[in-house]
Amino acid sequence: MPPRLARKPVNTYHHGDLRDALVDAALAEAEQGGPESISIKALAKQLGVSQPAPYRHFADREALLEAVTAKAFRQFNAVLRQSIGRPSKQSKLSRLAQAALAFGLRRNGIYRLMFASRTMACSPKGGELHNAAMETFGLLLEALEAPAIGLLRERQALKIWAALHGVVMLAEQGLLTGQVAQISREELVEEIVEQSKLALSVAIKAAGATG
Amino acid sequence: MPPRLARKPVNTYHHGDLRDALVDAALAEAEQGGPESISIKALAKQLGVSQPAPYRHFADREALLEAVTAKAFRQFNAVLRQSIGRPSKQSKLSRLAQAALAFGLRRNGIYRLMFASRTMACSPKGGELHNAAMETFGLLLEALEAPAIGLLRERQALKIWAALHGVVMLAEQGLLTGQVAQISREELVEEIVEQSKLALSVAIKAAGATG
DNA sequence: CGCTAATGTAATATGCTATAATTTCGAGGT
DNA sequence: ACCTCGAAATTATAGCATATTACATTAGCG
Repeated sequence: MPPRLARKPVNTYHHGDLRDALVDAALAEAEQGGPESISIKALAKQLGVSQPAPYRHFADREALLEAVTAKAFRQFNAVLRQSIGRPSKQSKLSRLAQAALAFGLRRNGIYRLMFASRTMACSPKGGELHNAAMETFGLLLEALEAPAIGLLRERQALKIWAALHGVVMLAEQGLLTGQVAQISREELVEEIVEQSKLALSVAIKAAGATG
Repeated sequence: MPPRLARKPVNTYHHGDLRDALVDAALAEAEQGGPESISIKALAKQLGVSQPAPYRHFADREALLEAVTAKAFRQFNAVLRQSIGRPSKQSKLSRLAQAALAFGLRRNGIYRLMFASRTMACSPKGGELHNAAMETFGLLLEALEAPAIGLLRERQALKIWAALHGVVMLAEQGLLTGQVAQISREELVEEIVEQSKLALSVAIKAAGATG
């Protein structure tokens, strides 16, 4: 990341470290009202600087959102990493899945910033943001403990990711209620995890039999 | 829907049927640039009326989005219904899943309006919009041909929906590429369908054995 | 002590949502 | 045929957000 200074110029001029302060404030704002509630003007006011001041640090609103999203991903990854770190009776995959679900629901504003805004889709493929997201996928792969062939493993991880993501999004939209069934989101995620393990073991056996 | 007139007042005053025209134009706009690109002002200009004219028909922007989203869901449902209607060698579920994927990718702006905007989440639970979305779920249930118990069937349908939705969303965000695996979205969806069928048959057997 | 670059401010242009007061058109009764 | 009434649209305006440009202030350094 070349454009960023290494040491932060603490206590310079009026604010000191406006850039980080903006990112943090925006993150807090997004947690409450989602990505669309992030307003440069409001942030500037909140931090006690003039409206154009943020533009010294971010080219435009989208650039700020990108930085905020990257930080959100780092937090998300930290939570996931922690979930599979400590020992437990449950499988790593189950813990990671439940942790992701909890994050997606409890910090839904941030989750939407990460996965349901245009920011990620518009960010370049090798950039900081995309890499952070790929790290998320890496953690998911790591949690998939089965001794699977790399390719099978990745395919299965992608499917799990999609299902998890879908549960969070549909739940938030109020679309996860069947006509009859009253099933909690946590149970649903658990079933997804179990079915994935089953499918993976079947696939491994099949791969072993044919090749 | 009480507030709507039954017969449309064709050729009244300047426009004739501004309400429907707004919905259609907004739908076309969303198809190109997504939900956030829908602007009351721009639509009014495009249709040759003044900026406040749309407010005669919609209380605010959100109300317009809700109507547009409802129409989008009707189109979506029509596509899905068609996919499982005509006879084919492939299973209904597979056809519906592929149709949903294709819709989500090709008409992604509309798809995001339906599933990734705040409109649905904020719409009331018994409203036109929510009902249209529930119809989508109903079609999915219908496509799940296995002779499953109602509750099992619904649970499985929810999981499939989540996974499908996740594939579309992650794909659009450019997050569906493993480090090694090069797997097409269509294949991924097919695997999801197959794994779901497998899981459902296993669950049915288990349910039959225990009760 | 004054130069320079970094940082912030003031002023301004543009675009959007939304409301208020006003005008235009058409329908239907008399 | 005329008049009134209500729906639909118009002009005018307020308020807020993004973003740009030109100007001011401060710290750090030679």
